[in-house]
Amino acid sequence: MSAEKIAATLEADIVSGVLRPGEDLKQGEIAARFSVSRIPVRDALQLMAARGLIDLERNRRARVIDLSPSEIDEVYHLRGLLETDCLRQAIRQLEADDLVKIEAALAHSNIDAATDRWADGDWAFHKSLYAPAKRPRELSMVEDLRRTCRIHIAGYGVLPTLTDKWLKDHENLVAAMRSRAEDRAVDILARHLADARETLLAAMPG
Amino acid sequence: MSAEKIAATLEADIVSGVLRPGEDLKQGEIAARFSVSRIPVRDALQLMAARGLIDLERNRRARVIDLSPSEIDEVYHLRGLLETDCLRQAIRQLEADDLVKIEAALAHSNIDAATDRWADGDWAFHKSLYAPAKRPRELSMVEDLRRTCRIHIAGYGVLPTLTDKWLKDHENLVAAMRSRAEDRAVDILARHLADARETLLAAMPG
DNA sequence: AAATGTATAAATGTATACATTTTGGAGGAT
DNA sequence: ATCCTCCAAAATGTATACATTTATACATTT
Repeated sequence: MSAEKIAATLEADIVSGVLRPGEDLKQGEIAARFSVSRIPVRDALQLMAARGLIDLERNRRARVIDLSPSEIDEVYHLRGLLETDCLRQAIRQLEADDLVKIEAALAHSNIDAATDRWADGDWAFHKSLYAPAKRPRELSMVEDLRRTCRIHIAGYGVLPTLTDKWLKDHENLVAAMRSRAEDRAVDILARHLADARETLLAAMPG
Repeated sequence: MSAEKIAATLEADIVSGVLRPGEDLKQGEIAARFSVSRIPVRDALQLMAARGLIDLERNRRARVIDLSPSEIDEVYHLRGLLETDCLRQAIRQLEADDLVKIEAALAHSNIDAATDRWADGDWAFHKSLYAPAKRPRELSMVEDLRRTCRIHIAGYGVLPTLTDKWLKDHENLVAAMRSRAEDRAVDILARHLADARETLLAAMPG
């Protein structure tokens, strides 16, 4: 088992909430779990730190990230900035087959919505919205920020109570894109993000 | 010599242009240079990859990042988005002693401008502009993006020909901040970045 | 000459053993 | 009780040795 696979497995545990924010990760325990020495485990932890999943400090145990409400706030601000920019650029460069892919992602995410994979479907949908912008680096930064939120959502057991509203938001987003209504689309997305931010912050302690 | 120090030394080599974009980094050679085994070198390389200094692929040699013009373009776009946002937020929350620090950074950067540390002074100045926004994560993202540009600027031997204009831009930025002229400040910064983008792209090959 | 295949050298990945640092708790002082 | 100090146990950091993969040079073919 290589570092990448160890990192991928641990990432799945973190984004699913099995490992919660602030929880310790001991090299020895992980090494035993995957039946390897601590060397590939160390590599895996560094990979995870690079993706923003854990905090690493020399000589200290690795810990699942655990952001304060004000840090979460900054993350949502950054998401607003980057995601609305991606959306604008996407609309400006939108082509026919992009809409086909978006419709497909929407349908798929509606199916996932009721399952425990709703977050995957949600991201796949939003990614399909932003893809026409052709901004790989920006998209990857958005993915990192979303993952950060998702870790806390899963860790604090946030229930997606507003599912129906969010699904309707998605429909409206697609409609706005189809008619190239840039400002309207951005407005829907901004509210969508504000809702998500509120829901998460309400579930957080401090 | 620990992983952090090795990484810091190699980072200095990269941002100064001693190690240029696309250049190989072999674990064995680095280990010999710092008289350590390859284990801490591997850690150092992972740290550098996390900061975006090098590309790492399993079983392959590490390489200094080497972006295409279109990737550089995206980086400058992101810088524009994030840096102008930091600037706006900074102006809205600006307090008296912030301006004192900004003036100090400006004076210091004017001294550095003629030396080989001009990039350090430039970043210290811009950081002092953005600091009042109190957005640590956003600031750190800006720092990463700037470092990416700097690596290519150093590697392609870009000469700061427009030094005088840039120093004047800095003066004008401070003036705009002092009078809380948000839009004017953002406009100056946007042009400042556009100039830097042009200068770098002109020096790049493909 | 260009392209393909192959062998050997060289580089990276991992396990084990040991050094160094942190951690968590026992015991005593305030 | 609460806060120290100190020590043993446990965790992390590093060196060495070996396994695995990649890369370079060279021969072969088209």
